[in-house]
Amino acid sequence: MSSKHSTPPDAMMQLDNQLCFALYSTSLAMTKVYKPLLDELGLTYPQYLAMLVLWERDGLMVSELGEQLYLDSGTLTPLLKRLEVAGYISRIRDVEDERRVYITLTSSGRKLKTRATKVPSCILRATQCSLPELVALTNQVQSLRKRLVSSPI
Amino acid sequence: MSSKHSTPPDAMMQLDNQLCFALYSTSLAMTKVYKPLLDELGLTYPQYLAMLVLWERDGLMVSELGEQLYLDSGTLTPLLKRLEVAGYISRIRDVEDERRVYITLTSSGRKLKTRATKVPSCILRATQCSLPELVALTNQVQSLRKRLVSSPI
DNA sequence: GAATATTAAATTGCACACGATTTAATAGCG
DNA sequence: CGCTATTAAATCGTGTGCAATTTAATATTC
Repeated sequence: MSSKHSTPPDAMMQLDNQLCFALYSTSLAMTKVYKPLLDELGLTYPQYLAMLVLWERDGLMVSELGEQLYLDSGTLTPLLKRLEVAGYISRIRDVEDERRVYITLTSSGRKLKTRATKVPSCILRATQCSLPELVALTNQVQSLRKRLVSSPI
Repeated sequence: MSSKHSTPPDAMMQLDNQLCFALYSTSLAMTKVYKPLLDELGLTYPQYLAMLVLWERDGLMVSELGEQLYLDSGTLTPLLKRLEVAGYISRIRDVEDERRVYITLTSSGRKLKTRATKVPSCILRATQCSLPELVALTNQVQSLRKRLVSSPI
């Protein structure tokens, strides 16, 4: 069963399973580090991601937000409704094309950006990453994502 | 506001946010690649992780499983109940100490391991990672997780 | 040895993710 | 024009994650 490969299947199994699990568990660990910081802002991590996108470019459609975050309307619609209830965004249906819903920041949502500026530095400290390590790791993981989303499986 | 730093805060904000988001979105992308493969086995990705641990060492307590997976009983209890309903594991309360629940594979659960052997190679192909890249990336991400879980934030 | 503390799972409530379907609106086409 | 196809969100159902609480059992301590 293993005569065809130089590495035994169990070891093979370990290797990429380890990568996938490392990504999975590290992503969850990251969310936990964010938690106390984002609690102060009244945001969850996915909500924070949405706000980051909107702070960069306001007035996106739900689907445009989804493209940037790799999330679909099934995830975003309830998330955005909660951000609306929190008073950070408005969901406005386009009068030109009533299928579209534009997401715009409220003044409260814009103000939140300044309160959120200290978040990244806290996270950076928690990662204890050097700048080169940070850059390299980010590029590698992004490159992996690119290959995965275009995977023909 | 930015005079104190060599890098402007917005750029700072980008960098580690990018790492965190890369981990988050890549982990989700990975799960999507696993989906069709695991569907054939009747497993979700977290369930598959639990089975991987049990295939390595059977008869763990819920809390021991949780330590290896970085998950708590709030997540594992319902997940394990579903694996039990699927017929892959048994949940047996320890007679010595009735607070403990031991998780053991059924024969069906053990048999599943052979059907699961092809999963890692499919994933490996989807990642299009070279072996050195795979090893390096895994080590870096694991190292980051180690720093995060021991973060004093 | 009875009261207290600790431990292990289970439970509860909330917020994602996402496949699949539905609803509603616009586009396209004969 | 009317019919069909496509598009954009919303909805629905299932399965996580996780903080917080509860339940039950075992340890500990006076």
